[in-house]
Amino acid sequence: MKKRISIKTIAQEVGISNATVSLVLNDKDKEGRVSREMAEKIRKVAKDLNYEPNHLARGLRMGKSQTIGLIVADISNPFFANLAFHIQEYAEKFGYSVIITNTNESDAKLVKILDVLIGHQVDGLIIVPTEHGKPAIEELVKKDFPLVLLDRWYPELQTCYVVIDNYQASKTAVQHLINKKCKRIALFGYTIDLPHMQERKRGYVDTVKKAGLFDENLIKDINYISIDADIKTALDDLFFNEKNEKPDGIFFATNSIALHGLRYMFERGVKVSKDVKAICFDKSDAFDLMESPVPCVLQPIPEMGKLAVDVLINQIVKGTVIPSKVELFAKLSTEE
Amino acid sequence: MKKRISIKTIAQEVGISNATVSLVLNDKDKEGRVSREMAEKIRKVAKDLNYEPNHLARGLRMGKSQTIGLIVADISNPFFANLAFHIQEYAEKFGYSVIITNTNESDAKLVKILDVLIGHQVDGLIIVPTEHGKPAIEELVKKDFPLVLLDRWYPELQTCYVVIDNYQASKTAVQHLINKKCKRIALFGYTIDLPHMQERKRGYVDTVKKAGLFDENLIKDINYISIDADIKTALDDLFFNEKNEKPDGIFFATNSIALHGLRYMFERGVKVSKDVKAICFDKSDAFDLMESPVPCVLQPIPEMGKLAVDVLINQIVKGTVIPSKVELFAKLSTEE
DNA sequence: AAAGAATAATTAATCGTTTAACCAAATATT
DNA sequence: AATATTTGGTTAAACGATTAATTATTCTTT
Repeated sequence: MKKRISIKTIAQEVGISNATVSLVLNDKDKEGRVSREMAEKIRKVAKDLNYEPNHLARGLRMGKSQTIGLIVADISNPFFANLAFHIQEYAEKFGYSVIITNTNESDAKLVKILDVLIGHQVDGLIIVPTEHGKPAIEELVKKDFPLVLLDRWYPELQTCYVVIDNYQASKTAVQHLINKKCKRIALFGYTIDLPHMQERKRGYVDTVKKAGLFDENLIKDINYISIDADIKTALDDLFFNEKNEKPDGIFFATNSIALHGLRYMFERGVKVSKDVKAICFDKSDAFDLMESPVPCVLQPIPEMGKLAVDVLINQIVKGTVIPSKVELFAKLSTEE
Repeated sequence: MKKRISIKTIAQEVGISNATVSLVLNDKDKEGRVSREMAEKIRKVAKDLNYEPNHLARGLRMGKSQTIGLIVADISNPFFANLAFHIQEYAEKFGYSVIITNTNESDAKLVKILDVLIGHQVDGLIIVPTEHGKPAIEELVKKDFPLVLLDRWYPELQTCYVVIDNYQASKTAVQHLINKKCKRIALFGYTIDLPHMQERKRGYVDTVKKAGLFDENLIKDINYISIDADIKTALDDLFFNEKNEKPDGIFFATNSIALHGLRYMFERGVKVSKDVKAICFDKSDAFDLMESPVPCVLQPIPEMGKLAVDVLINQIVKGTVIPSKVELFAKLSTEE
């Protein structure tokens, strides 16, 4: 493989010093540092040789890499994939590249990824944290490392967050079912011990209680490790256990739970919308194609991504971190 | 922000030279280069200080970054998101990080991304090429830059490819509809002028011709720029134009076309499976939840990703490129 | 006892870029 | 004419890690 073109190559070609080439290529040739003709000559040669600056060398020298690390729970999940898409598009506008990584909800993997990304000298991190990732992230926070947590947060950790108002969103969703005359509304949520999920549950509980419809048996916890089995068990209990009165509404607290749940209900012949109304978090392509579309809570994904980038870059350039929690609002797909 | 820990920090802490620290941390302390106690001491301090090697410095010195660049058409498309997922997981096993980027099918963006990634000193590239990206990629190929094209290919460019047998897959899909007694099978494909799409079309044409079912009016070309409008026009023409005999089968050559198409058909009350049978490329969550599931061509996504990584890393470590086209086989979701 | 080998460390150059500090010549100012 | 300023560059150090070459000990071997 041919050697890459460096500043030195250009300097030799033109018969001049490295420094001058660097000045020109960084547009620091104004203020009478380099003559017009020389600057033009250098630019021409650089273009002819198809010169691309060595990011590693520049990053090393400058102490920053113009790269940000993005850590999501699973890139193959459309919610995170969309988030990643918008983050990348937007970060690029500011000259930042994005390295996207997955934790698969594993705390151990988060720690490892953190090391790898720090090693890559990323200038900052956008993190969708894992359930017990707090210690690792807290260490970075202590060092004032630029980062912003996205989608989820740790209650007692003072840092930057971009999240949505899960409580409100959840209330709106459940209220929607109540408005549709549902009397027995089930909740399907993850067991994950992070406040975004707790907030969704709290929104559910408060809303059904207020309507006098609370029934503990209607709350089903799903472990994402055994998602398929847990959902089947829960649905079987709700719909095919003679002892129980069937629900007439289900609130799925995440998209993945909804998809698995709907699939199983379909398999078992439970008709969504007819037998039981459903609503869930986050849109899926699937919902448009069902016999009757499932309404959902729409998170403002592009805005979340952009805001995360804004908050992060602000930290990076200012060199200082002012902890803040930015909360956006979700809305129902049926609204407006 | 606190300064990052470097080898020098450790060296000073232990009261020793940089070189020794480096040797130990790279496990080159065997063969009597460093004493046992010293090595242990260094390792301990490194761990205590939570040292992470500076990737930039190492990459600069070593002339390689242990990073590979992945260029896909759209990370928010589940097909590519899954591919990205598997590529990342697998590359990690070999100690490579992956930078994921999007072209959004734009040739200009491909050129730009290529520059950015080369600047990042990626050791190699996995590329889902754009329609007219050949010149840019050809230049890299001429320089023997390690790369592998994925999913799509350029007929006259000799380099490394990992693709599926689109012709065969397409034939299988269309044959499935024929087996289901379809007599008027429509094709919905993209106008993109790349052989993977041409092969899918050829598979369709050959198969319907062989069955004596060919009718040019059933071939619909969709431009991804105006995908929504084009699909509506095409479907309107097929189903609501009095002059035409309606189709009883549709082969969607991509997932995105299928989703848009199915949605519009749903909207217009065309019953899939009852009025018209459908089959398409790549699985979507949506298909499981429809009144009657849509069968699809399943590409071996994990294998494609792994193979691409294998082929690429092989080039990188061998330092030489042997052009090759690896073809995998897709199968129907209804098979086996 | 002298030479050779093994052990255990250090020195210094290098990767490509940036940039503060410096220098020389031409031009302007007093 | 002497001095100051502008113009147009160059030098050399630095970023952090790697590694070939070197040095200084200690231990074997004859």
